[in-house]
Parts: sequence; structure tokens; C-alpha cells
Amino acid sequence: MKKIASVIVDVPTLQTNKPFDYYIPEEFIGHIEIGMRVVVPFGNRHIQGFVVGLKERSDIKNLKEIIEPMDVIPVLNKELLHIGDYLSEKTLCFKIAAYQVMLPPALKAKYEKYITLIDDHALEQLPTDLKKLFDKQKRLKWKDVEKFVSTSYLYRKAKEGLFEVTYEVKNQGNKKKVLYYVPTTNDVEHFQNKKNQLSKPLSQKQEEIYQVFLRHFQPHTVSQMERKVANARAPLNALVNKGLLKKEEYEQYRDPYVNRYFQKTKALPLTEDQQKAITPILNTIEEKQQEVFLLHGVTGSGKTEVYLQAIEKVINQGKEAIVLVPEISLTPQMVNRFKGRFGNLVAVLHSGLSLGEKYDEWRKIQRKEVKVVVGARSAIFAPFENIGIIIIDEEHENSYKQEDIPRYHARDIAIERSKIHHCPVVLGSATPSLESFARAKKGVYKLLTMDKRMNQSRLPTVEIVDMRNELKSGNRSMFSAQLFEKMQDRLAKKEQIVLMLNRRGYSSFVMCRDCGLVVKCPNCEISLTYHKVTDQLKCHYCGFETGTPKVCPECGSNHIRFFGTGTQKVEEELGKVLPEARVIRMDVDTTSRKGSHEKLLTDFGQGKADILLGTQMIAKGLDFPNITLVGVLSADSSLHIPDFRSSEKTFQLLTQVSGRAGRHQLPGEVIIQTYTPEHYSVQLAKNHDYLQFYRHEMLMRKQGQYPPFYYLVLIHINHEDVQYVYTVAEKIAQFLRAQLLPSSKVLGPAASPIVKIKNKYRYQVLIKYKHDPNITPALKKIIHHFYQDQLKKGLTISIDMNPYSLM
DNA sequence: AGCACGCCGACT
DNA sequence: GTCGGCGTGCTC
Repeated sequence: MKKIASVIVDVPTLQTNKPFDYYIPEEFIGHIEIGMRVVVPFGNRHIQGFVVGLKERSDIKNLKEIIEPMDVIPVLNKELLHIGDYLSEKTLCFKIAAYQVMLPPALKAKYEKYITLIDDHALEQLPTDLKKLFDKQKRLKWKDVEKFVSTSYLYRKAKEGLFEVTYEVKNQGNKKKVLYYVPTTNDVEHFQNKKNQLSKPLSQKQEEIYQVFLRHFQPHTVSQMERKVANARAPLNALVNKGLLKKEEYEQYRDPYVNRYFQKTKALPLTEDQQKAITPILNTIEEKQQEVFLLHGVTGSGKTEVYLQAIEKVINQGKEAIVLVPEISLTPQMVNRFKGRFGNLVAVLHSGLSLGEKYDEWRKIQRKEVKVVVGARSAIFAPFENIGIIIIDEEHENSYKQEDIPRYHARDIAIERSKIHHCPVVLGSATPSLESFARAKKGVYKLLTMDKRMNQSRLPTVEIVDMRNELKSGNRSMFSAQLFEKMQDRLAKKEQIVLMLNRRGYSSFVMCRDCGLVVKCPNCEISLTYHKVTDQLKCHYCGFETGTPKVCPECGSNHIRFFGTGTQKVEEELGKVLPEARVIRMDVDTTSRKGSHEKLLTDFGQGKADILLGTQMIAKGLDFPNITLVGVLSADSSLHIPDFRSSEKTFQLLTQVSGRAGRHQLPGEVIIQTYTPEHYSVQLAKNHDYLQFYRHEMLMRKQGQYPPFYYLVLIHINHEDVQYVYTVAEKIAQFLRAQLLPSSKVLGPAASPIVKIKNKYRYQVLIKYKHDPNITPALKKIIHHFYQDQLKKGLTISIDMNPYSLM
């Protein structure tokens, strides 16, 4: 039995980003396994760590002992530990950050520092204000005491032996315990005897409850009992006091989908397209081969049914499936389809769940109680051990890329896991990312195409309206004549309308019409956003808030105007021009409350409204038969973001939202309003012509030397002092130019599109490369070289391998 | 990240 | 002589 454990400690710094060795105490030898969390002494604190290895001897002398294990079963299996190493290597993050991102947040350590008074004698020696604090209890939280006296005083007294300072390591979330009442015996006769031995007979209520337990010896919670006997709490406790019942705590899953009925569904007959697409996937499952498929299916072509039937095969083989969907489309509609087919074999993971709920869903996976997990990005780390398929729906979505540390892409993790499990990965989309489609074309991925809609429904007809002409002809409203007319028509026909306001990028800002001043955040160099509810201007980078100016702060003019259109404004306008229409508005404001997203959609599905008005969150996944008109109020806003992917994003968004119309019997129509009707993203979305868009966009990417022709690395350098940032950025750029192959291009330093956030200036260096083994070593050197400056001078350097946003 | 240690100026 | 500020270096 190995006596020493190597532990990655929960201290995210460069110097501690390596295993530390500890003795395993006698009693835990054989108990502590690789992948478990343990509490270890580190310096004079107690912290959490992950066991990553066991060994007989260590090069370090004077090892300390592990304090205790935090798990009974390892939380990370061998495979996930490997994935953690892969993550930290590929995204250049600390090991501890990689491990933590793979686990539900409930398992993240919570630390508390306590100060305990040694004895009453010590109490006498304290100043009066401290005496008061310690009068009631001997142990207090350090941070509560710290408010009253200086830390050095506390340390000094601790050294003198008045206090003891202790550290506690706990989980952030916990298993839910439910209190049950249970008979003290499960033998009928014994139970009756016990009652008969009581000095007094039971009260009427107590007797009733007693009879319930006598009939079936099952544990009951108070509320369960109250369904049979009203006001049961007091009599239950009385029975406990009389020794007939006892209280017991049982662990219970918090099931976010409890009390919900899921219509059971069976496999549907497949269309020819679907059949053709699924066959190679099924073969790969059968042959236990690793393969990446790109399933390119137009909106409404029935990709989900293909997923479902592939999963069915996987389950029949006794294996497990991971399905990733973008957070935003993790709607009840989607969940229903999986729960309907696979019932309680499905775990669901998304950001709407509480800490505890996430933890419980995760434990269902860990305990092998489910076979399928449907979830957002982080569900890719589901602790399955026998994966048969990994599906990524809406593959092109940027929410699969995590924007903070570790900056990983779920697709990369999926492929890495599929290699270990010898299973297929299916990337599905109506508008695949250029990267994926290019790989499919090269034969790296296998391309599967479904270009026909199910139900014989046709793709909707799309009309582009040039808003410049509207303006010329005197229409100053946000609805073009065409759109307005069609909306009236649908309202008359009792059909439903989806209106999308593509507000990404520059939303409602305030500008002076006389001098052109745009009100900006004093800390962030970005225009402030107008919030009508509070009548305030807000910066959504640093949270700065200010009242709305009545006159221009620059020139004093009172011609202040609000530019950009918010959903609220559209809603108001709709109320004026189509007062009879019932409108549901969906945006961050109306969906922030838990479950509100779902409720709004259900209402719309049940026909409680005629118009669904929203931001891009309504572009995906909705499948309502009665939608026959989709209006895009302005296609342009996403087009002019300074980002090489803006055309791609616009095309995807327009195609996706168009796909909401006419999915069933009724034919659909789409109106796209724009100020740049000639742009290829808009034109090709009109024709639903992905292939042409792909060809055109590939030319642009080649010209601009962007992905998929080049890989990117984005380095951000931030500091309060512009001069200093620039100097560091310049050094970094020079260093990279010297280290990298000549074929790699180092661009910059340049000021970031948002020059200042939270009073820190932002500069960036961009690397474009095709193949360069020196990239990672060079970046690691940069991290090491500037590490001290980062700690001391408040410099931050962040590295994003394959960034999704260049802002 | 914390925390100890050590050096320095400021004050009882 | 003592207290508290902060720069430096270490944690198996």
C-alpha cells in the first residue's frame, strides 16, 4: 500500500502549480485514492487539494500528513484527470483551475478562518469590546473579530496563547437532507407492544398517525403525513417523545423537474435524409470507432430525432451519451424531447439550476443512475465512464467557448474524450462554423447533409427590405410598410409572429445631436447604455451608473437623443400601431427570474400572445407550428462589430431566426429589414444558401488571414498606466517575433477595441499561425517572465488560445 | 492566495 | 523601545 499522495493544492499561483507530497495517515491508507479531494496543511493553513498520484517515496523530506479525505468516491476519474492536464496545457491555465471547472461548483472549497478563546482566564485579559464578543461563544469567525481590532493584535495574542486560530475547509454546497419519521421498530408485534406499554393512551391524532405507520412501516416526512392526517407535526413529535417513532435524516436529490409530466414518445419513422445521415453514425457506434461527424441539416430537417435514435442505440449497448446544447436553447421544449424519450435516464445541467440542484444532477451521473446528460457547455465534463456518443447541437454557437479561465472550447474537449472512449462525436448545425465545415471538406470530419425539411414543409420565403428607401418615402417608424402589412395580415388570420431585435453590440446610447458627443463611461471608454426602468445610464463593463443628462455635458445643447432601439421601445411602438396585438417580450429584463423564460415560451406556445418580441435569445430552438411570420427589425447591428466573425454571426442569426417560420403545415415568411441590403450575409441568408456563404466567407478569411486558415492567439495586456502597458505589450510582441517561426505572424501591440475597462488600459497582441511548435513554450516563458509584475504592479496578461471575441 | 519575516519610519 | 506599514519569499 502506497503511503504518500501527490496533491495539487487549491492555490492558483505559478509557484504552486505542481504536485505537493503528503503522507497518508495510517487510518486512511487504501482509503485515499487518486482523484479524491483531501484537506491538507499548507503553510499554517488548511486547504483543499486533489490527489493526482500515490507513491512509496518522495524526494522531499519532512512531509506533512494529509488531514482528511473529503470524498468517499473520487470526484475525478483517471480520464477526467487526464482531461484536466490536457486543459491546463492547451489553455495555459493552472491545474487547479482545470480540475475545478470540471466539477459542479458545490464541490469547490469554502474556507473559513476561526478564532477560539482558549479559556475563561483568557477572557479576563481582553479589552472590553472583545470581551463582549466572546461573552456568548468561544469560537468566532475571524472576519467578524477583525472588524474590531487590528490583525496584528490578534496574531500577537494568539502567539501568547490566548487564542487558537483554526481553518476549516468545507464544500460550497451540500447534499440535501430531509427529515423523516420512522417507527422505532419494524416488527408489527413489537410496535403494538410498545404502544400498549405506554402509561396513557394516545390522543386521537396520535392514534391516527400510529395507525398509518402500523399499516405500512414506511418513513414519512411531515408533509407526506399531512396528506393523510391534517396538522401532523405536533403529534408526530409527541410519538417520538413516547419512543414509538424516531427522526431520521435521509439524503435526497433536488429534482428540478419533479412533479412534471413528460409525454412518453417513441422513435419516429425517419425520412430518407435522416436515414442517410444516421446510418454512418450507427455504424461507428457499432464498430466502436472514434469519428467526428458534422451533421449539416437545414432548420426543421429533424436533427434532434437523429440524435435521439443514435442515443437509443448507445443506451442499448449499455453506454452513455452526452448532449450539449447552447444555454439559451436549453428550453423546456428541448428537455421535453429527451425526457420524453428516455424518461428518468436523463440528467439536465444548465445555469438556471441552483448550486444544489446542479450537484444532485451531477451525482446522478456519477452514480450511474442516468445514461444521458443534456446540458450546456460544462456538461462536457460529465463523469461518465463508458461514453458511446457525444452530440453538440448548434455546433457553431459561441457559448461553447468559455470566455474566462480556463478558456476552453467544448468541441475540443468532446473530441479528446471521444478518442479515449472510441466513440463518435456529432456536431449538428444548420449553419456550421467555418472551422468545422472546412474540416469536413478536408475530410477530417465526416460530412452528413440533410437539406430537406420534415413534414414536406418548405423553407420560408425571405424578403429583404431596404430601410433607406423607407426613410426616403417618409416612413420613420421602425416597421417597414411590408412588415407592417404582413403583421396585420397574420393578426387577422390568428397566426403568430416572431419579431427579433438584433441588439448585439451598440445598444441604446445617448448622443448630442449638436456636437455629436456620445456619453461614455469614465472608467471604460465605452458608451453608456440607457436603461429606461431606472432612467439611468449604465456601463455594462464596470457597472458605473449615472443619471441621464438633460443637456449635453459638452456643449450645453438640449438636443440630447437616444439612439438605438431597445425591445421596450419596440413594445411601446407596437402598442401604438397595433393596439389589438398581444405581445410577449423576451429579453434579459423579462427572463432573469428563474423559470420566466420557460413560462413566456409556454404562454406563446399556447397562443396567449400573437407576437413574440425578443433579442437573439428567440432565434434558436423554438418550434411552434403557428408561427408564419418572422421579422428581423434590423439585420445590421451585428454586422458592424469590429470582429472577423461578424458576417458569419449575422448569417447564422438570420438563418436561424428565419428557420422559426413555417416549420409545419403553414408556410412561413420572413422579412429582414436592413440598411445594407447588398451585404452578402444578408443576401445569402435570403436564399438559405449556406454553401455559397461558406465559399464567399472563406475567401474573406483567406484574404484576412483568419481562421480556418490560421489559428489565433490573443494576448491582452492591461494596466492603469498607458505607457507601461504599451512598453510591456511591445516587449511581448518583440519576444514572440524572435521566438516564433517566420511563418507565424505577430500583430501589434495595438489598443483593444475597448481601450479602457475599469480604469485599466487594454492593449493586445495577436498571433496568427498555421503550425508552430514554439507557440506554447514561448507563451509559457512570457507568463513566467511577467509573473512578478502581475502580482506587484497590478499588470494583467491574459492569453486566449483560439479566441472567439477579439474585443 | 495567505501568511511570516524583516526592514523601515513614526510614535508613546 | 514598540507599533504598524509594506516588500519579499515560501508553502510538501
